[in-house]
Formats: sequence, C-alpha cells, structure tokens
Amino acid sequence: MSASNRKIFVTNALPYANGDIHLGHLVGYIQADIWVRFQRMCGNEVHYVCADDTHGAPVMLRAEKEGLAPEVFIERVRVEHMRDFADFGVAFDNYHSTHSEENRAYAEDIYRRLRAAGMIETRAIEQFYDPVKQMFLADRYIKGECPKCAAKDQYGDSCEVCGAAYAPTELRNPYSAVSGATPELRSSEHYFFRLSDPRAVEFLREWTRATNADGSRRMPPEASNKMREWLGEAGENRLSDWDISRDAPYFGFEIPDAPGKYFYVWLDAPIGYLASFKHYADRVGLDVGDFIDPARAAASGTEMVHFIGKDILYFHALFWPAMLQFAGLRTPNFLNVNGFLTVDGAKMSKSRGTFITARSYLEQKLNPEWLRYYFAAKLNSNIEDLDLSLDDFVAKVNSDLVGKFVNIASRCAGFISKRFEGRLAASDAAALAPFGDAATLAQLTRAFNDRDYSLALREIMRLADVANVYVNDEKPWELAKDPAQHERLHRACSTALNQFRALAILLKPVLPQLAAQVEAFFGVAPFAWRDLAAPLPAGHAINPYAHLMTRVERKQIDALIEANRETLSSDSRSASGTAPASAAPATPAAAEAPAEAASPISIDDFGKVDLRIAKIVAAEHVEGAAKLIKLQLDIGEARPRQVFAGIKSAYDPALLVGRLTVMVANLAPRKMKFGLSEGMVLAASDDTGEVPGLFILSPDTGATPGMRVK
RNA sequence: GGUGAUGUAGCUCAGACGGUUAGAGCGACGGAUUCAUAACCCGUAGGUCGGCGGUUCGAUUCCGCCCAUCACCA
Repeated sequence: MSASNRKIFVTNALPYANGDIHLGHLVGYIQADIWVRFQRMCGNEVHYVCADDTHGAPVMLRAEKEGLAPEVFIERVRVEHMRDFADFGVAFDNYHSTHSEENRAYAEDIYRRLRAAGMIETRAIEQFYDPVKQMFLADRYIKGECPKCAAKDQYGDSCEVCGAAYAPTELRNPYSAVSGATPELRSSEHYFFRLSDPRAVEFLREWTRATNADGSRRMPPEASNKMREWLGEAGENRLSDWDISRDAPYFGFEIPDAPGKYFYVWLDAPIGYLASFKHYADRVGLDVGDFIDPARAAASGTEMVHFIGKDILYFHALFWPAMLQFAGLRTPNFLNVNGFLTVDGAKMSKSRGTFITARSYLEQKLNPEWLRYYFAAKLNSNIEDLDLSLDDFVAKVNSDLVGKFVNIASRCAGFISKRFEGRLAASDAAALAPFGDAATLAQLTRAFNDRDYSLALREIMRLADVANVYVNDEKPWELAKDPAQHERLHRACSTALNQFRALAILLKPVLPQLAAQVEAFFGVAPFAWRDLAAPLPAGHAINPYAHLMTRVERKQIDALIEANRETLSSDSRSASGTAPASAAPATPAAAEAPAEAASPISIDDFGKVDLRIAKIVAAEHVEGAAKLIKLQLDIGEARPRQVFAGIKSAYDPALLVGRLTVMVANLAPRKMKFGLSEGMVLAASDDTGEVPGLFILSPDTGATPGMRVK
C-alpha cells in the first residue's frame, strides 16, 4: 500500500429485487464490508455503495402476481434488503435502486456512446412468444418434454432428468410456464452489443492480461484463467454479440430511439453501481468525475473495486469492462470474486432447511457478528466455495470469540475495577511485544488488504493464545492474595487488557459492534489501525466490564434450520420467499415467552397516543451526541418534525433517508441539549440485552406520510 | 461431452518453488488450575497428504491417467 491515502469506490453485486437476502448472499457482502472497514481504519477514503437490481421479467411477473405495481413491489423489497444488510453490519454509504433516474440517465448515455462508437447493431431473431400473455418468453419460461428422454415438464435449456442440453425450440409439446399456452415462434428486432468486434476482443484480451498502474492484478488468477478460456487464443474469436434488448412488456428502461424495446436487465444492472454512487456523491458533495472519467481518475489516483460472486463473473469480466471502455469511462481496478456457500458440505436446500434467510437468522436471535466472524475465518482471496459447517460454526465462535478473546478481558477487568479504581498501570513491554511486532502487523495488514481474512484471523487467534498464556503465567488470582504483589497484579492485569485492546483493534473490521463495545469499555475514541502503535498508558481509566458476547448453542442452530425448513405443502412461501417470517413454524426458541407484557390498558388509553406514518426526509449525526441521530420527519404537515432518536448505534443516517417509519406525533416536545425534539420514533430492542441491535418499524407498502396508526 | 477448481488427521482448514519426525484450531483422552458466563493452561493419541502409474537419488508436493465433488461452457 502506498503511504498516501487511497481513494476507493467499492461496490457489492446488486441483489435481485425478487427475494430475500440469504446467508449465501452475505458471504460477499460481509467480505466487502470487512475490506471497507479495514481500509477506513487505515485512513483511506472509501465510498461503498450498492443497490437493488430491479428490472426484468421475473420482477414484472412477481409484482403482477402480488397485485402490485412493479415500482411498489421493488421498493418494498429494497427496504427489506437494506434492513438485512444493516443488521449484519454491512454499512453501505448508499443503497439505491437500478430503477432510478440516475440509472436511466447513465444507461441511456452509455448506450448512446456505444452506438456512436459503432458497437451496437440490430438483428432480427426468432423467439417463442406467448400469445395469451402477449410477451416473448425467456428460455426459463418455456417448458415441455425433453427431446432426448421425453421427460415431462422440463425447462427450455436443459433436462433435469437426463441432463441433456438443448435449445427451447427443440422441446416437444412446448408450453408457456407463464400462461400454459402453446408458444409460437415470432421474429423480432433485437439490439446487440458487438462483443465479437475485433476491437472488443482485443481490448478484453489486453485488459485481462495487463495489471493496474501499480502492478496489482485485476482479478484473482482463477478468474483470469476463465477469461482466457472465454476469449480463446490470440486470433481466435469465441465471443458472440450480446443481446441487450427485450420487447415490451418488460419492466425496465426503454431504449432511446427504439419504441417498444427495453434494455435487458443485465445491461443496466452494473450501471447501477455508477447510479448509486452518483446519488450518494450528489448528496455528500463528491465529484463523480474523479472516479469515473478515465483521465481524471488516473490523475487523482482513484480506484474502483467490485465484489461479486463467481456466478456473475462473465458479466463483470467481459461485458462490463467492454461497455465502460467503449463508452469512454474508467474500467475497474479489481474484481474480487467469491464462491458459493454450502451448508454442511451440501448445496443450500429449502427442504433441508439450509436455505437460511438473513432475516430468520436474526429472528432466531443469533448474533450477526458470529456469522461475520465465521465467514471471515474461512474466507481467502480465491474463488473456492465456502462451507458453513454448523458444528464447526458453534465450536469456532464459542472457542475463539468467547473462550479466547472475550475471556481475556473478562478474567482481568474485575481486578482493575475492584482494586485499582478502574485505572491502568504501565504495561509490561516484553509481554506486549508480540502484539506490536512489526513483521506480525505487516503480515496482518497485508492479509486484510489481500482479503485473506482466514490467514489474518489465524494469526490474531495465535495472539489471543499468547495473551491467555500470559495471564496464566502471571496468575493474578494468586497475586491478589499477597499484598506485597499489589503492583505486580496491577501491571499484569493492565498488560493483559492492553493485549486484549490490540486484539479488539485487529478484529474491528470483522466485529465492528463488538469493537464498539470494547471502545466503550476502555472509554476511548473509535479504534484506528494506528492505535496499535501504543498501549493505553498508566492512569488510563476504564469502565466496569460488562460481558461482551454470549455463546452459541447448538439448539439455537437447530431452531434456525427448523425455521427455514420448507415442506412441500407450504407453498405459501414461494420459491423466492418473501413470506413474512411469522409464517415460520413454531420452534423452541420462537415459542419462548417474550418479555412479560405490561398491565392492560383500555382502548381509550391507547387512543391518546397519536401514532403516524412518518417519512424520514433527512437524517444526520448529532455533533457530540453518542447515541442520537437527528431526523426530519414528514407526517403530512407543512413543516417536517425534528426528532432526536437514540438509534445511532444501529443505523447509518444515509440509509434512513427516504424510509417510512412510525412516530408518536403528540408527544410533548422536549428541549434537548441539541435542540427541540418534537416527537419520537418507535423502535424495538431486547430488554435483556441478549440480542444486540435496535430496530425501527416500517409500515407495509402503500402507507403514506401522515396516516394514523391505530 | 469439453474446460477448470477441489480432494491433507473424527470435523474445519493451513502448508510444501520435491528433501530431516506433514501442521493449526476444534473434537477425543490424560493432567493442572479456579481469575474468567466449565472459559484458560500443560500433555497424549489420531494422517500410507483421493487411487494407479511416470520423472527423480528422493514426490504428499512435478507430469499422465482414473475416481469423487463442485462450477463454467456447449
């Protein structure tokens, strides 16, 4: 890494707006989030954005099935996705939508530039058409009998029974999966991006092989192998042109100067990275040009890094760089590619209950940081699949995080609080040496930067062992019995706590919530990487220790699996599953009595509370307030209400803007140190403190600001 | 069918540009300890490094074939 600060634009693949976020998605998001947090801790400037990928036939048909306008449907999904990511600590600076004006503008602009560069051509193609539904059908919407083995109800691309692959036109007795009608072949004019153009092939061959200005590679070696395979040898041309248009009806953007033709969802999806970035940059006053104009990006040294799954490598390694290049925009510096998630060595399965949604994980009261740690402990920079072994998950979290890491503070803090008035002594430099060792820190820094988190965590856990051995050798419990050893006790516990502090700093990219608790325990400012340089000095006051993390129990995991198990009869939960989690079967954990309900009140009592749907029109941090976010809430009044909400620990203001929530509108205004608070927003939290987090409420789609809640 | 990746202790994974007794964590077993939400510490057992062949003084590490798993392509 260079000494000067890096300026990095980071994206995660856009999740499709037709289903819940599940643990498989989270691998890539957690991987990217850890990287972003690490870069920021090192003082680098990072802009981290994402968005929902909203266009295409699946969304259109799904919304129709639910009786909603697609715009309404995708907004509902977007809010769910944002909440899932936020709850797992994936802290985007912005979470936008591909169905946005920014994206339309970029898509049209890029298309026009590609057309001007001679990279677009039109061609008539023959495709199945559903005469009842009056739409062209993608391969997956055509079913019929396999031409090889005659198995019934096979999809248009391959047979699940005999494995044969074929074209949809080869199916016997084809029918539309949408309407059941017999499809007819029709011709239609399509628009193509000329990937087979020698200029594109040459560019991609070069782009894959070359490195960035600083000599770093553009993608993992496995990915460039794949690219070579796709591109073929020099002189060879294996690429075919890319069909970027779809006929109406289609949910998407109409192609300029082509009535009735729409951009294929994959054309505008990656452009959504730029759109989300623009949406964010406009808000915070950042100049997008420094990041997307090739000359200016080179001049200012900005980087663009994408985190994607291996299933979409083709789009990001071929189409996307080619699109950017021929539209005169900067190309990515790095594509990080992650593999798929398996559970106990097998593909995620709904019937086995291993298709685990992010929401169900949270509802079973599992700590998101457990999963962040587990994924990090197994992630490296290559494209291999990652296995979530449930027994291993329990063992690793309990042993590493609770048994080793948290235990260090737990076994020493009491002595400092009880005997030394919460103040540290000077530390034993020799015992701290392994934690400040230059070679070790360089290795850890490199491991995080290279996304080799498993290596980093192995090394960090080695250091945790060092700390536990130190405590064992010093035996503070014996020192405590001997008044003559008073100073030695003080020094030993102070040293161990400084060892613990170093570990917490190193773990912060992975465990931001836990690190925040440790920062509060030590009463210090948010940890940065440079804090590793020096321990807390003698005299530093710490706060009383509160237990930092509980253990996972196998029965919690069993309950999670049970909650995700889908039986054949429960088709209320569709394949893409946005069914409310309350539909999950009762489980031991779910059946546990919630906190005692308060004593009954009359309906009149309740009526005194004026609850309103409120739209968050602005949100910002409050200077000097540890817990507060300042919100401007639109409840249909002439002027938005100003409300201070104690939700800073759980929400990023940027992600709140635009959300609907519920507020108490007739609460007496209260003058606070930071200004007048004219109401309160409702949020849920676990009174026992066992489940971390704070959750504000969201109304179902359709509610509008000012509506009364009763 | 083609291409690629993976296959190392019971489990999850490191590692070796070919070279003395192949490593870690977890689990198991034994011991020690009680500060710590039974955590921690010390120790022991466990592997013919997927199979077969080749190159080599020597291969688990290189090459070929085969098997298994996964992915991509057609």
